[in-house]
Amino acid sequence: MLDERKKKVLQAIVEEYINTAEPVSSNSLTNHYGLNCSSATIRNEMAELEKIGYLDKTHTSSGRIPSAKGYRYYVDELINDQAISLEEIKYISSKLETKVNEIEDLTKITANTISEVTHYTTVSIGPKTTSQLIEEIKFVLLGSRMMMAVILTDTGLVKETIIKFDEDINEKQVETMNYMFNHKLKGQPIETIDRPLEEYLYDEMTYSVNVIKPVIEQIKKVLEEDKIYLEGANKSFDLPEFNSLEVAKNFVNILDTKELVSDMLNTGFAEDINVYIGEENEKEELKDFSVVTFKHKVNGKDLGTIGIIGPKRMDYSKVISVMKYISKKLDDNSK
Amino acid sequence: MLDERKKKVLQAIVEEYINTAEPVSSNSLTNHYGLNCSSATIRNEMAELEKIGYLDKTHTSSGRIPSAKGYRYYVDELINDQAISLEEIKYISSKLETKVNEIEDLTKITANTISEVTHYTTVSIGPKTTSQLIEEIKFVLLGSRMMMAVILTDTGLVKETIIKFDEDINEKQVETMNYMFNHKLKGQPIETIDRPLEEYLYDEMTYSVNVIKPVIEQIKKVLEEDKIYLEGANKSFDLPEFNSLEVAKNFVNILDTKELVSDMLNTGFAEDINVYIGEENEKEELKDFSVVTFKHKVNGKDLGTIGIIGPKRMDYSKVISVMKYISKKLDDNSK
DNA sequence: TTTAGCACTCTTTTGTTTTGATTGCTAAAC
DNA sequence: GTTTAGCAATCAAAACAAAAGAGTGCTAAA
Repeated sequence: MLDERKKKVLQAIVEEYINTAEPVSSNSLTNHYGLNCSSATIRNEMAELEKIGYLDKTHTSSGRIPSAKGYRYYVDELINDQAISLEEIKYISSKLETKVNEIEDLTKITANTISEVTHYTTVSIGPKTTSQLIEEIKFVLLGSRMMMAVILTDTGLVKETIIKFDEDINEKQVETMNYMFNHKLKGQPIETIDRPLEEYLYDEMTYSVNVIKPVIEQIKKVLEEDKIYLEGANKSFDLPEFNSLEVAKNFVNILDTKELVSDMLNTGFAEDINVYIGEENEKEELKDFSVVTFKHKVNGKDLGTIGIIGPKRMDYSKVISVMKYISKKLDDNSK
Repeated sequence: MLDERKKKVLQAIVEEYINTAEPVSSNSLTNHYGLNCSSATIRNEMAELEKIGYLDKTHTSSGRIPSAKGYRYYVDELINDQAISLEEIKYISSKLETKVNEIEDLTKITANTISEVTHYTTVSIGPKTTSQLIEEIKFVLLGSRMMMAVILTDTGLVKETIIKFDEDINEKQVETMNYMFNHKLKGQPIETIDRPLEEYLYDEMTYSVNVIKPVIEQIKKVLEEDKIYLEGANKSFDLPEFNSLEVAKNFVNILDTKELVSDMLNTGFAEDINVYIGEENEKEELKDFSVVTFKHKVNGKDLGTIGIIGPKRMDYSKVISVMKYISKKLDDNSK
């Protein structure tokens, strides 16, 4: 447990470093952050904070920077989750009032808003279909060998996909499929679309596997796939840590690797907001970055997941404040 | 008009520079590229090529690099459009045989293939709807205040969009719309969806503007918008020119600016393959890069546009060879 | 427990020298 | 007339050296 002054020193160093990106010296802290003691005293505190692992030095005679552990303590104990200005509140409110036709658009807009306000890069995916219930499936014949399937879920998510056949199909067949699929799936969770359904349909329906098989396959595929949206990739390049070519390159590599981003957004949701600092990230590639993920929900319904990716020296207070405010705002809007 | 030896020298310098990214010295060229003369002679040729603007020097005592004009001459006169290996041919062939459900997926696969083979970043958009004919429009009711519109064009392009209403609508209304829209639009070019249609529908249909208006607006919107796909952004970062932070930053900025990319893909199609070298690009932001765009068609039908963006020191021979081969291959596949 | 004072450390900056690659020019060779 | 050998001149890049400056850690006094 840290005493009050140590907390103040740690907080001061973290916030100062977040602002300036320069190692923080004992001198620069005197008479700031409520620290009314000499630089020598602060130096002693710093030495102790370093000994217990909250601070690092870049070299013997440099100022201090927070360690991953230091950032973690800051996020858990010292954060200010009201770090958001009136202008920002206004901006966010106006952006979130945009009318959208699809839930995914709301995710996009939210991700864009977060990126604009925080000046970090965001990645996002739409709502997960797993655990949602099928409200309706509609098949629409397009030409003679092509059909569109539209799936509507209980939370208002709409997914559609095109299915091509190797043989002609007719309106009658489409109608039968419409009836059969809905009969079997309406009100059921999406996982129901699986082997048993396939067998049932093969039994019940007179026509060939050539028709049913691609339908089920394609529907499963479209329900599983995560579309990734990227916002403000360029914003990160204004940060001093991106002056290192290696960092910049790693960053572009991460954003270019869909599986990585997808995993990043799909792991660990003990909380609605999760913070992974440097090495806390499971993936090796992310160890020089921090990731904050945010599952945005309305009335408990998943609306998609947004991740902020930036340097470890991320403005956690700002990021978390913005997320919390957006969360609240979305809930209000839905009422 | 350049004499034979000058052509050889220019070609040698361009290709050498493309390979090594280092200024080319007179010495390194002797006994290569069929140049059987001394370095002094090559130096004299170089001096003349520089005088007439085909070469540049980075400083007084450095080797030569091609100027934009030099690259242009190379692209117009010296290029080898068979610069493609057997492995690459095999790879491309196998990739292009992937079965796709949507035309846009073909564009994506082609762009990805080009990026893989050339090691450059590609951007792409699907086919333009303008000038296509409407084959069919289908409206599907989803719930009570939501509808999906699916538009099918003569080239097999499928576009769909969700429309939300402020009032309930019923199956009957949807059917009427289905009839009216198809009656008026089937076989017509997409531009037909405009004021006159709107007025016609207002006159003919009994229900309110609240229903027709969002339908037309949303359809127009979805038909106009370009979805941009990006492939291999990270590949560029392995090139030495991206060691300059300014270049790297500009590059990410370009890719992040959708209008810029969109404009890039939508300008000037005198030829199917267009090459813009450095300052030849209309946009200021692109002046340090070269862009090669490729409108891929089958039987004269637009299938989308793919652009390669890379350094001015781009391997034009490779890029153009790949594009030409893909063009041919797609045509063959369609038969 | 706090702080003033100071030696020590290490980075950053600045300047200087050296090295080496490459050219342009001149004059001789072909 | 064209080509080439030879060589001084040029300039970037690397290596080295010195100085400046920022910050710490420790000691001893307050």
